Amino acid sequence: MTIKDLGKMLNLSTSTVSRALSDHPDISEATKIRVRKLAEEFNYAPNVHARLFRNQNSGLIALILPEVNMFFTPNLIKGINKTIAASNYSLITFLSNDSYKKEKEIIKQCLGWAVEGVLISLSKETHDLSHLEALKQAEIKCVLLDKALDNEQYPAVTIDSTKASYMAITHLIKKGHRNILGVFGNPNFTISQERIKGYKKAMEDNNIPVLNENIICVDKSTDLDYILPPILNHNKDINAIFTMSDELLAKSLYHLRALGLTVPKDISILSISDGEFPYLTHPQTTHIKDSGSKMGRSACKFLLQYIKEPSKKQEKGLVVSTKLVELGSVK
Amino acid sequence: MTIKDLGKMLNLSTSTVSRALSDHPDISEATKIRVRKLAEEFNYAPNVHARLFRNQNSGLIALILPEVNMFFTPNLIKGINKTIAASNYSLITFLSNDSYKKEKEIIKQCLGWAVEGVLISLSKETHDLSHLEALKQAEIKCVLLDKALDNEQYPAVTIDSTKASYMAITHLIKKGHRNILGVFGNPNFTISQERIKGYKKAMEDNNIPVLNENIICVDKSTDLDYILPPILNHNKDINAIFTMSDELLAKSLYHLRALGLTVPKDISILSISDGEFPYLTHPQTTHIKDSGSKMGRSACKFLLQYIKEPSKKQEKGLVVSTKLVELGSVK
DNA sequence: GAATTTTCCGCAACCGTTTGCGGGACAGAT
DNA sequence: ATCTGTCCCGCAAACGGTTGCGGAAAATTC
Repeated sequence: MTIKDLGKMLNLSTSTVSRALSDHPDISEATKIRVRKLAEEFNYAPNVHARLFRNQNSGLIALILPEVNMFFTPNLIKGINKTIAASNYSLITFLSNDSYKKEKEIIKQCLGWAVEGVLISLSKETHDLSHLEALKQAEIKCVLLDKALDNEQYPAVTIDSTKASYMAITHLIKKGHRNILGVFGNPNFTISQERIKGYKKAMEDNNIPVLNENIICVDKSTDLDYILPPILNHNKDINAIFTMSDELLAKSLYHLRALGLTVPKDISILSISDGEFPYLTHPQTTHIKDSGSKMGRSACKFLLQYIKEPSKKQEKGLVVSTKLVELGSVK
Repeated sequence: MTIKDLGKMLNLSTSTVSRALSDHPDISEATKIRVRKLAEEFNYAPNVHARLFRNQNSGLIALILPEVNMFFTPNLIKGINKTIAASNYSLITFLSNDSYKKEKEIIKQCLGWAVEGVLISLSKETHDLSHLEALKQAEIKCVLLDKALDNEQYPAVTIDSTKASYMAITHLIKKGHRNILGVFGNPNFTISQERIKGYKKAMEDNNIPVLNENIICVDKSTDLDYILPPILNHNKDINAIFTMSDELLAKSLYHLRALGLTVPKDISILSISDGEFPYLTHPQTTHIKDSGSKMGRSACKFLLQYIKEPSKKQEKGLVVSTKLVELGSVK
């Protein structure tokens, strides 16, 4: 059932039918009623792709994720979906599998789909943003999620990592801890660097010397399996651990228990977290809440706004706030 | 960048370019190479809407989820995306937020998008499948995920829940446990009922009386906060716990620790699980692996196959196998 | 060298919808 | 009776990619 079919039955041209259905003032009320009635009767639904093809817009927002783990991603997806659902866009999702090559291909697909906006969390392999150039040329708005990769070109929605870890360490220091082990991700990522910076600054501001051996960086959380136990066995002075993510927290807690250390009696622990996992641990883990769902919502709202009116002031992106949630893992 | 643009640059007609890109035998190798090179250089991506419009299909698969939690869903999404990426479909994702009304609206949206297939995990509120009728009428293939809601109309991809819990309980019994507390979800869901059935059957097959007080059902995992502690305090005979999901496992472990019970010394625990969380616990939790990613892959492959050739034998769906993974939580 | 086949490419129509433009019919003003 | 304006509606082009068909040039056959 197409517009043409309707027109034939009513002895009307396709243009008239089209205009009648979209309530165009050029069409008489009588005609509109006739058309609507027949359309209803035959359950006419416009061909989406014909319309999108003609109008050159898709009503689609693309979400590109490097992976989907059990920590940050679920809430991020939730937040984004919530905002999308309240708009009249739909969400089309891609996984880059942490591959730069795949990411590039996905960008191409986005162009093909004529998406109107892109939310992208960069893959681990991605160190420059040249592959996003194609989006820019097509005037497709693109917002970076979480990982920003110092750049001036694309707005990013992030958390203030430096501040978050500064808050974390400061809290531990206030509670009397001075020998704090910092557990971070791949030191090549901006996100790790910033969190290390916050760690160091908090220590320095409190006149505590920063020991490099108390800062450990791992690429995969499983690396902790052979890194963490020896450190904890060897360095008995450590009385608090700071982990920069839920994943590292989970692994660290595992090893603490394996070593027979009780939280918070023997050792305190504090993490930057999405705010779900800490409630599943015993004792529940004090953390700096870095909400994925909040970031998802913010980023998505930001993008939609950015699409509607691309203003200069928005080109820098925004920073999602974090806060300390005191539970039971710090003595 | 369109086919026309490419043609102009190479002094070729659009038809030749089109055929060259799709490796048509009519086109000489030399021309194909020229075209492909230029297409690569200018980052040409075919306009999906134009192609789909012409071909009268959408290239879209819809994924409808009731929620996205940190356990099952991430891997499910991963598995589905993997299969989708290997096909030439794209994935459009919706969240029903466990609302029947929202689910119904989403179905309508799917019709609007002219999706070619739907993967749906039903919301908690959904007790009949009448809202899927519209899909059937439009000949859009629909596959149920995980929750099946006894029905003959739509194929479902599930795990054999009864068998999984039968395996679990049998393992515990073999290890010498007889007082096994079963922790289940909402008893109105088929999935819970089947798992309870497996529990009971295993007990009966081993001539152990089934005590109703040893079977607890909770709607939300937080309900365990007030249900589990009194039971464990009151009923000291319980020496093993079976939980039917990761979420229930996590909550149960929390309370075990809060009560000062050590796994597996004081009590054993075994769960049906996605296979990630058990490795984050200490000791690592013995579980029946019910892989979300495997189910995602299977379901998606099934759907794509079903779309390609809708045969009779496929109308019943399929059952994903599970297996016992022995770790350290059972004495 | 003529006839036939093969190779390679272009022409043009088509998919369904939207929209600028033009025009016929009709009413009211001059 | 002519002119101006309004109200409705149809014509036709355009969006980008695909494909049946036809045909020129080159290669092959007899």
